[in-house]
Amino acid sequence: MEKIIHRYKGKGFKLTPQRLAILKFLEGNNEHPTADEIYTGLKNDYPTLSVATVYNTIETLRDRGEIAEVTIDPERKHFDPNTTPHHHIICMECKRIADIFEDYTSEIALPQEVVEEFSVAGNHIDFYGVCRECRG
Amino acid sequence: MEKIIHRYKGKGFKLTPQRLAILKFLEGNNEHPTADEIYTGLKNDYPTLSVATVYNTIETLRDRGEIAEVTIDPERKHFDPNTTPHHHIICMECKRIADIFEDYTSEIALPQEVVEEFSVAGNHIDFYGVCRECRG
DNA sequence: TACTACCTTAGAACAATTCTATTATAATAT
DNA sequence: ATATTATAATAGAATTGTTCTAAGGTAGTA
Repeated sequence: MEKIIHRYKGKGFKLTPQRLAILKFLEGNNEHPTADEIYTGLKNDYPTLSVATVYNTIETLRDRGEIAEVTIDPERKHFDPNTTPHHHIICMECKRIADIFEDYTSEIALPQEVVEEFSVAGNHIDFYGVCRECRG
Repeated sequence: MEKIIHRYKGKGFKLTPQRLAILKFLEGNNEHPTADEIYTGLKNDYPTLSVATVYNTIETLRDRGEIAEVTIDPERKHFDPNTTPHHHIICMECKRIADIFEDYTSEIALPQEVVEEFSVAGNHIDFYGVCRECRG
């Protein structure tokens, strides 16, 4: 909490109670919540919190590079407070997303014609599988 | 055209003019069109074609494994008639998507705890970059 | 040629997200 | 402390991408 306040103070970022709540919700959260999950997870404690505020805050944080958008689930966007480059695996049954902290950059050499056509900024691997719980 | 007809005849798949048009539109198309782009690309020739039919046909083809859903663009789904496993790179400016036919599976060994938790079915790499045209 | 299961259609419905206009408030300067 | 101001929060409308619904149409087959 103190850490969060310290991190956002005096950087053209107003620390409102709503933002603080969202930041606290995301801090160390490795569940990759959606906007709606953030909203639902907070609305009991902050009954007047609006979805718009969640989206606004998410957008601000994303634009500042404080959180990452996870696109592995085609149905909705998930968010990840861990901005260290890493990969994801999604359970095709329950849609749970887990992190994979492994850097494969040196292993995945791109063909020359791609390197010539694109200046490559990064990569992200989506793995697809079924988690133990869903296999029974 | 003959090839397409031959491929879908007698497999519980009715070859309607609309479906034939969509199949023809997709055949060999490596532009990764969205549902709307398929619709827009055909509606001059098929003025009564409805968006629903495009979505229905896409869904049927996807379920039959004839086309693949490409999720690299968080804003909309793209479709790829090439179902050979391959990867994609998206230009972060113009959102154009290009194919990368390279198999990195043997290079990307997953950490043991992931392999224990998930039975892994596949992977897909998203590369991010800027294409030559967008760099000027 | 007639049947029937499947398909097409327009439009409504829906879900995720963004926008708008208004009110509120955190940060800052006084 | 207080006033100021730029920024944020809110509800709800709007937008976008996609799916559903109910009615009529048609490809495949018998």
